[in-house]
Amino acid sequence: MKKFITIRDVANAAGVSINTVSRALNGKPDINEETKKRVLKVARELGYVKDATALSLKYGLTRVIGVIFEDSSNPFFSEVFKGIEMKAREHNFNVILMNTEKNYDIEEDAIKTMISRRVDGLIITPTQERFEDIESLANLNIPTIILGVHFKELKLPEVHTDDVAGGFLATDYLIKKGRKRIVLLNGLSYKSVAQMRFEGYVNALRDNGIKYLDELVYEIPEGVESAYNKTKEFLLSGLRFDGMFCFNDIFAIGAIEALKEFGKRIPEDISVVGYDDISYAKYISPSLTTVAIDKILEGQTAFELLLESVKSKAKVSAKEIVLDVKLIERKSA
Amino acid sequence: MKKFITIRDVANAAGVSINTVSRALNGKPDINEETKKRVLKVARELGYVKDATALSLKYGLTRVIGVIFEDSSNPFFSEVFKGIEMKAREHNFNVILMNTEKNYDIEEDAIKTMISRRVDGLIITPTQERFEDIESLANLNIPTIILGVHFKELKLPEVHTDDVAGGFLATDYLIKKGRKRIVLLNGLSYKSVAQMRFEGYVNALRDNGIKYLDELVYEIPEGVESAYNKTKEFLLSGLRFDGMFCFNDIFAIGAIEALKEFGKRIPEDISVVGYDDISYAKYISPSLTTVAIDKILEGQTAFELLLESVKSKAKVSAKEIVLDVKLIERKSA
DNA sequence: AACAGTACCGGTAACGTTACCAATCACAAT
DNA sequence: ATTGTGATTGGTAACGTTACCGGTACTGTT
Repeated sequence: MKKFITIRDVANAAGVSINTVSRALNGKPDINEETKKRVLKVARELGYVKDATALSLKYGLTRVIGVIFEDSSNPFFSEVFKGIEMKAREHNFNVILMNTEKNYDIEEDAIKTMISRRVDGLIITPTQERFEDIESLANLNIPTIILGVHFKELKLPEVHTDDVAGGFLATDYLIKKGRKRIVLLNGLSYKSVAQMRFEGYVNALRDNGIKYLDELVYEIPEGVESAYNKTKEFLLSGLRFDGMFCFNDIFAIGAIEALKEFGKRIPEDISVVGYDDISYAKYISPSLTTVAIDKILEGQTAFELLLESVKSKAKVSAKEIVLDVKLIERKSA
Repeated sequence: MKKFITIRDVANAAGVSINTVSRALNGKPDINEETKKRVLKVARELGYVKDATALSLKYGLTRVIGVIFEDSSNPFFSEVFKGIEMKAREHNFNVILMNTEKNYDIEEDAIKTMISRRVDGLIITPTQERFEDIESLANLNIPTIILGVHFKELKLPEVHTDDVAGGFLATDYLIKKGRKRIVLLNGLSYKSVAQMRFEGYVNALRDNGIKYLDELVYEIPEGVESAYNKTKEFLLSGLRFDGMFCFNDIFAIGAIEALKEFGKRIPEDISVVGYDDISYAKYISPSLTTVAIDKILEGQTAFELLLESVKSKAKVSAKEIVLDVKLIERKSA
């Protein structure tokens, strides 16, 4: 097992002290130009690569941030991550990514791990059971960004999209297309998000003078099957509706599946609007009209806000960044 | 900026030496049971969390592995990553994930970064330009697993799926469904993978006594549009074909899009088989018949093989693990 | 009473790096 | 000749942790 080349090896090979090597390596003054060149040449020849673990210990800064998601393979999170990693790389940070599988205990462990790793900051989409674990981060003054969800209770910076506007946009669009009885197939896992989209839905109805009906609003668990089954239930029960606003594109896919199975024409009989604009939204049939959020931008924004906190070292302010959403018109509505 | 609690703080608070604290923390012998309890209590009260950076430096082991992908938001990679992270977590490892954006220079930088971070191992899907960067890892004896692609030249362990079998399976299935003129819409980016699927395609034709025709085989760049355009081209040129074997599901989606636009019935007029079984494969219309690879298993396998190398510390053998593939029958063929 | 054995605990070095201080040397200014 | 100055270099401590070694006090054996 070969060992890594250390600054000491370079020093020996170049016949200077480790200090001189350090000076050469870091472009510091107080070093002869010739010596510097010679040292750098030796370092290159020996294949010296700085040991980041030593630097982390010395400076108490790791240049690593942690990202904790419930499931990084979910297309929403995987795109957000891409944005985070992109910006992190640009600023010479690395990213440790962990999944919680929506389990609070795993989340707690993950946060402990991140603390142990001495990450310079953390981006997290918390499960919504309890917040002790997150608060422990604040106590340690580890800059933390809450991503995607809304928690005014947690006095921490948040980056998310304008879900009220998104809910309004989708519903208003359906109404403008002549729909009057619009089912809201809402999510429950992210309560805050679901609530805000619901708010947008209600606002749009009100602004258009349409009566709100409890019988058209449903909260269902995650997954395509869930939406598929619920929609089937609507159709079997004879529920009258001519539009559907789905919490996300996954739901929309499930709903469309069920509608087609019952011979409903989309959008003629029933219009469907999704949410997220996942990359496959345009390839399903009919292509999905949906509320788009710029997931990569969301990731980038989160990193940049985090970096700000990391640099300022001050107690992070509970700043909130709300990103715009827009409606993508396709064929399903 | 509050600092972290160190072993020294605990020692002071408990009125013992740092050695005793260390012994208590690590369940080492040579410590009084009472003292141990007291120390652990103090440590808990103070919120002590071990500093992983110090351990990394001390032991020369970081319990971090690196993962380098071209694009972690690609559904294939994001699922593989999930498998890697799952297993890593189980073994108390963390994962740093970096994207190369298919750029060799970025890949080279990423590998340098991983070396600098002193990762205990690396899982990588190399771009296929050059291999100097990867060889530098081997020189440093950083255990490295090549994932997804085939490089006998690189004497490194590989984990990938049986692409020859996959190509055979898809083509054979189409033939069994009565198809005689089967277009192969092959990829080029992963040359080795594309070649093996091509081999499977040829084998299936031969075994079924169908003549191979050059005019039915195409290599196209990545992306839905790419497949969409190529298929349109076929249809406009009057190329005769009754089946399509697509390099991946993305291609299949593009192809189906074009076929539908030209009023072709799928699978009656033209049968289409994809590859990968991405999670949306079953929701497109018609649902996609495709060759499935267990991406999570692939990630898990890669981690386990890597862990083996990390533990053995021996020069890693060029072991190759080939995972099975299977055909998922749906409606498109 | 002398000694060995054992249980427990603390001092120190080391991992690789850089910051700080001290040292050396050449040369110019007095 | 002495002193000061600037350029260059090296020694050492420190970051947090554990391994190794040495020390102390108590017990039991003869």
